[in-house]
Amino acid sequence: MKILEVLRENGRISVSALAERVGISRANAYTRFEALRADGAIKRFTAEIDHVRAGLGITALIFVTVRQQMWKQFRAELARMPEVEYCAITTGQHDAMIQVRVSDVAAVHTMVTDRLANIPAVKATETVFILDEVLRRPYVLPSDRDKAARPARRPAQEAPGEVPLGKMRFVGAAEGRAALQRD
Amino acid sequence: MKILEVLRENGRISVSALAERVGISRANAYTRFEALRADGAIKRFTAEIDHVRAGLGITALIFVTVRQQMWKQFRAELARMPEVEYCAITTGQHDAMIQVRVSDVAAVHTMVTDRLANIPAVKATETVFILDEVLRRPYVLPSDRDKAARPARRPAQEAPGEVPLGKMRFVGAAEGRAALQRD
DNA sequence: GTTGAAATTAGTACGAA
DNA sequence: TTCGTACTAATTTCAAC
Repeated sequence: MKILEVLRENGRISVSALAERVGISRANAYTRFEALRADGAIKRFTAEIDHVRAGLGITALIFVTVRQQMWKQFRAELARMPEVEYCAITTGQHDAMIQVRVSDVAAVHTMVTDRLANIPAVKATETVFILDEVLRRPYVLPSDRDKAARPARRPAQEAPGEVPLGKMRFVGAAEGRAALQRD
Repeated sequence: MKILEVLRENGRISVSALAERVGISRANAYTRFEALRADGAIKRFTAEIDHVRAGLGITALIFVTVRQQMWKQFRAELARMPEVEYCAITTGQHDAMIQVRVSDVAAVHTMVTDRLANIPAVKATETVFILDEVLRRPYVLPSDRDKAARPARRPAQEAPGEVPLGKMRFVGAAEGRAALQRD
């Protein structure tokens, strides 16, 4: 876990330096490093790129409602859209959320109306723009929990343990969602 | 741009190998590599970790409505929550979306009811679970556009250029959103 | 922007604790 | 499993062009 912690912050660190930071021998570090890769615990190493500097200043989220039984086709079309950085199937009102990076607002419009709307699997979409990315951590690890600062409890009117439940809402899966799962 | 393309796929490649793949000399590759880092175009290198193998099998999205003028406080609290991997301010119905990785469903509940609900800045939340992460590309680049396969146009009933606009919906910013922006 | 050669560092193999 | 060491291969640095 310590190795993962170091590597997510500096993916280019040498194995020797890694060994030193984690407190194990060089040879051992090589063994474990290889084991983590072989295991799939580390999927790949990547460079984090500044989108704005790269010319893709606009980020949008598109929530998609997918027609049942057409999930496979939707997936295939997704693979053909290079501007999509992330796509997840979700519970709730919509079936999937996709995140796209493009150069301008017009490109979002084109993307949604020309590309997505032409996919029969897409029943409806809802688009929101990302105004600011407040936080992006490189892959959360279980060990982070221990480092958590205690929540700055502002003892509200509620008794300890009680919580203003009216504040929040959990959204369950819509009907027929099972059909959307990977075949 | 070619350098970025290589590095986002293999963040640990040696500069020599990078030079070869891009078709420039080593010394030149070193110069450009350094320039990209110094410029901030490359923000950092990181290891992509398999959350499930790391013991964080549950991913959820929490859409948060933030009380106006309390954005700064919300930010501060966010920094104290290690299970948050990503947070963005959005247009639309909600003000922010945060993505969390935890070990089980109960942890999501704890997170939302204990941690988030105790932040005065949080007016309301809406939680959805991620059932499957279909696609995660390491940082989209403008050059990807050129590699885009043409959309598999299924000539629907619409005339060319026309689109079933009823399918989609753009969601504008809620009032008072400007107040949420970074101070 | 390139090449080549020296200095440094990375990666491998293997025996011992 | 982990460590230490010796050995080989590769990378980085720095020079001149």
